[in-house]
Amino acid sequence: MTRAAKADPHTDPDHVSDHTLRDLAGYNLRRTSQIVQADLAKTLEPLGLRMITFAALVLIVDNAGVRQTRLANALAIERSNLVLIVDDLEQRGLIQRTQVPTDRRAYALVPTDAGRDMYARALNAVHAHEAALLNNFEASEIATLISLLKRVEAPRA
Amino acid sequence: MTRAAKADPHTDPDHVSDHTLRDLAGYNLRRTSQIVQADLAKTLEPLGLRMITFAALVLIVDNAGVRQTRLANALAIERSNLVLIVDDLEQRGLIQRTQVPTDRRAYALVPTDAGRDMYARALNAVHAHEAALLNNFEASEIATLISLLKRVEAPRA
DNA sequence: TCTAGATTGTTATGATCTATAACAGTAATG
DNA sequence: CATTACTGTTATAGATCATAACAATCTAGA
Repeated sequence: MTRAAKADPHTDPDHVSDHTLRDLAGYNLRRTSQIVQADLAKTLEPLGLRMITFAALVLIVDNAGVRQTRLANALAIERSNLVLIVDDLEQRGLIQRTQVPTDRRAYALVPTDAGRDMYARALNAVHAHEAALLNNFEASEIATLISLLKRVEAPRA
Repeated sequence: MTRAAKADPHTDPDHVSDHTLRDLAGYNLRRTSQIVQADLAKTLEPLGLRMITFAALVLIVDNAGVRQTRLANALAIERSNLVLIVDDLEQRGLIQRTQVPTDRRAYALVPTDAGRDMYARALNAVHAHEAALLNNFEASEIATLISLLKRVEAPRA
């Protein structure tokens, strides 16, 4: 960095003002989400998990026997895109596709012991990540943030 | 819909519990952001604008003469990816690439009258969209949400 | 029961988005 | 003046996502 950045935006002629965008909830949501997702991806990378793969594993452990279509709905992704995610989890021995006696089309997804182990480790890593990310937040503020986010999403659920 | 959805998740054997994920700020951020962005895209589509193109136009109108590198930084995207966005805005007559007398490498991006017009229309549409999206929120709650989002993002700025 | 329609998982595919590397032209620095 | 850095650009590859189509299977109505 050869050219020093000026500290005060009011005296810096090169400063780009984005107040119009920053007054929009949608823009702040986008920017904040991008940063947090990128950060979270780095947290899960050492475990060999992507964000969506982690989420799928969590739901399979918490809902042993769930089918792929319902899992895709819960994750808000397309069935077709879930296939490779489940393939990945299965090939790594974290879950199994087991047959459903009453419906030969469907698979019941169940975690293996290794899957439950990975679940615990990944969740610890993510919790630690969130604690670091939100270290200047009160617990009540985090609760407020999550609550507000859910309320934005809720009417469309 | 041939199979009726049960109302109470506690009595619905097919319900997928996602409470573990829903306790994570990052997951709620991701889900909420996805929904809002998709919705916002629909709002801007009739104007022929994508979310990122809209954001670029706003910054160019609010910062007439800004250069592409600074604009890319402000938008948190790569310079190379901004090129096509600026191309699009220019080809539609909303902005102009004008020469910078003191630096023949750089372009100063300035809005045209049509660009300022589009800015006003698009901003109205987005404001209306946000009002509808957040119609069950108090103004103070929206302010709180935006403030919390900025604070999550801030330490990394 | 039989048949038409719906559902499940899957594959293939195209659109979009993003990051990276490399380049020519130009500016800044010592 | 020579080296280094910066600007906009192009090309490219990876990731993400939605859509369409398919075979196998189930469901529901005649």
